[in-house]
Amino acid sequence: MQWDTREDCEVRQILDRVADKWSLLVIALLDRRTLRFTELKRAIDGVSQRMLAQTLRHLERDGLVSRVVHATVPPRVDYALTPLGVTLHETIRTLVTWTETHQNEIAAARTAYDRRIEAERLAAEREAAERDALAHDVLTAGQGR
Amino acid sequence: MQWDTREDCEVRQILDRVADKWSLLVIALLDRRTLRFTELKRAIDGVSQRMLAQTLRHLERDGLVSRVVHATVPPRVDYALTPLGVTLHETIRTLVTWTETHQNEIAAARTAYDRRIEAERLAAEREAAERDALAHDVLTAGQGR
DNA sequence: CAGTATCCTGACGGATACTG
DNA sequence: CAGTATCCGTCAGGATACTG
Repeated sequence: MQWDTREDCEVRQILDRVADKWSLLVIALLDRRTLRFTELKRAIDGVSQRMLAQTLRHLERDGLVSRVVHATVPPRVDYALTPLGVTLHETIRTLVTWTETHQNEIAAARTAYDRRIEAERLAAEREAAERDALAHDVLTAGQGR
Repeated sequence: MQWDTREDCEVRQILDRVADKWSLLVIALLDRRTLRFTELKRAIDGVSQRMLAQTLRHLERDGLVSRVVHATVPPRVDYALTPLGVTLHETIRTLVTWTETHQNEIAAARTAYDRRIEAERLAAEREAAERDALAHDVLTAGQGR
């Protein structure tokens, strides 16, 4: 795969949008259905009102999500995937499926890595202690004279 | 698609890693080949030494990228996708392909959106100006008495 | 070459308050 | 309900210097 890697190129900018934490979740949740602002907010644990609004604005701007305002009281705004958004949803879904499929492997890799690093840290510590002990011996011997 | 949306669940954490700006680019670049640190740094426009190192450390920890140190002078470190990383690369590639395929549609959507917003802004401005003019008329009439 | 360590700034994003 | 506006803290991440 060879593509334009310049920071200001189209692909990079779109990738940054897609790679966005909340965008990914919003698109994944709007799977063939319409959700209201509050429903999305409740569904996505940890998102603030501000960030959700901003994310939805961006997705709307990119033509991935449609925003329909109903002139009722109380107001009601429905969000849904556009046809373009649906095509992106397909590839997002494979990504989510991938994480579900491989989460155990990743968890195992993390544990193994952390253990290895910890072992290396201990080894380095032990080595340093030995060097110190040696230096101390030399010092003591010097004082003995 | 219905999954655990809690912020601290495995899938969310892995998704956050995958959704990371630099991770995505590194995985995409390590397509069936081995790259050295500096090669990656040169290939990814805009990444700092620090962020690249951090990203590679994370990917290594997750078992997606292998890191091989050659005991030569000058030192040489090769990064490559692990078998697990290759499987992720497949789905990342579809994502990149998607952005390439649809970048024109998105660019068009953005332009259209910006034009619409600008038009709405101008309309609101005009309306405000009219209200002001009306208020001024009332004021003038009042002073006339 | 391939990093780590340190410092420092800006923007991301949370909390709160207010509006249509 | 569905936002926008404002304030403000933190922490991601850039710049720089140093090391094996």
